[in-house]
Amino acid sequence: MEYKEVSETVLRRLPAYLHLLNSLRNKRSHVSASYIAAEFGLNDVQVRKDLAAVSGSGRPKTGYAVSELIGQLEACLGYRNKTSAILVGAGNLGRALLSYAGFSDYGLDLVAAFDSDPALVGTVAGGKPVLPMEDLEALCFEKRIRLGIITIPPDGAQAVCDRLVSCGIRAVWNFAPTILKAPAGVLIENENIAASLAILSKHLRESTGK
Amino acid sequence: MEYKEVSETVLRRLPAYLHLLNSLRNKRSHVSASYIAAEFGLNDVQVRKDLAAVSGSGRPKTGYAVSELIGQLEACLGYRNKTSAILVGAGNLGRALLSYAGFSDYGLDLVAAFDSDPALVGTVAGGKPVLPMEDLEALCFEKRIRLGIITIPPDGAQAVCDRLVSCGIRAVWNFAPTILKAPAGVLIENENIAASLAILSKHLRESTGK
DNA sequence: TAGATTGTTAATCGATTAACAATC
DNA sequence: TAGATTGTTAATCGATTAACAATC
Repeated sequence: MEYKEVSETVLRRLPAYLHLLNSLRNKRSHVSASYIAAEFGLNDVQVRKDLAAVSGSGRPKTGYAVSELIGQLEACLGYRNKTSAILVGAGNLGRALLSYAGFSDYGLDLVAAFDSDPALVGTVAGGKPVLPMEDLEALCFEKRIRLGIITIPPDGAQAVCDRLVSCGIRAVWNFAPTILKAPAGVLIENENIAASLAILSKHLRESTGK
Repeated sequence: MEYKEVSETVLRRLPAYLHLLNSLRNKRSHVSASYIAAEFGLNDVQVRKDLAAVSGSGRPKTGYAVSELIGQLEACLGYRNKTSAILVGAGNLGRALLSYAGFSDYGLDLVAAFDSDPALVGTVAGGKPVLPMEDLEALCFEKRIRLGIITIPPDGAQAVCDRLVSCGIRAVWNFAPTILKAPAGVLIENENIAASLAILSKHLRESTGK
């Protein structure tokens, strides 16, 4: 199936819609854009446009069929095809991600973690092995890994990123608080903790007056 | 000092500038907007406008004084005044955040964690005590906590959020993959893992052809 | 048919970028 | 003075919202 080009802005809203629809699955067979919009405090035309980019299956008067829409959202978000990924850095955050069962719902399959700390190598987290850094290249090539997750402290992050790129990685999910550089064609998605904190802090200062 | 209204879009870029400036601190005394822009692949006028909202201390020909700009960014981002926060959910992710030393650089002071699991209560993570849920209200009121961090599985998240709000919390940093509802005036900042994954997944599908 | 709801076209709004004037 | 760089004003672009037409 072909999709209209879905902008990044729209794409970021879709998972929330999907989440809501899944919670509605057993309660109603159809849902209107206005209902979804009200649920998230969004404009209803916006929701209709977002859904049109993915589905085009809404019917006047009845709205959208919940189960059909779920399928279309899942397909568009790529939750249907498994993506294999590896993770570098098996500290607390890394192990939290390894243990997170929800990833498989998103089509993500974390196959292994790597760490330079000999004390961690050989352990298991969330059922995934923690391997020595030396094995990184071999595993990435063997399993044709395209996604790498970085959960190490900021200092070594760029070196790890470079190494991942040389292993054929096409996208990096970066949890280290640094800006990483990568060649064109390799996507760096930063989980930007500092930016979130800035928003929170501003709200607190404005709402409490201090 | 008064600031021009800083939009959320701008605010999200400022931490990255600050990070770069800190790395430059010992290397150069001044820096130009074009340099910063090139470093992040941004437009240089955009950087100048962002900085103007915070500083207004740039000088033609010389650029911005690095140390002065660092101070102004820190002030604007609220890294100067300590914000006390509590965390609910001392699992892997919660402990990762508790152990993260970098928060103090952002003016964040995690005072304690709470968990309903008796096995975790009484333990210590990152030097912070894990307390029983019963103590939540008392501590929040006593220390006038305004920020709560939620790192529990999605099912219980709304109930915890409601409880935090009733304790006087004004902002919630939500790591649970659910949409939380809160009264007007209480900010919910979602660390949106599913949205990030959607972006990554789309890039991978488009860049590898499958 | 009347009403609810989708989808489209046009208007608005905000953010980005380009052109240029100001200044050290 | 000439050149580098800031800051401002105007143009462009994309996202949101409003108005309305289409349809079940």
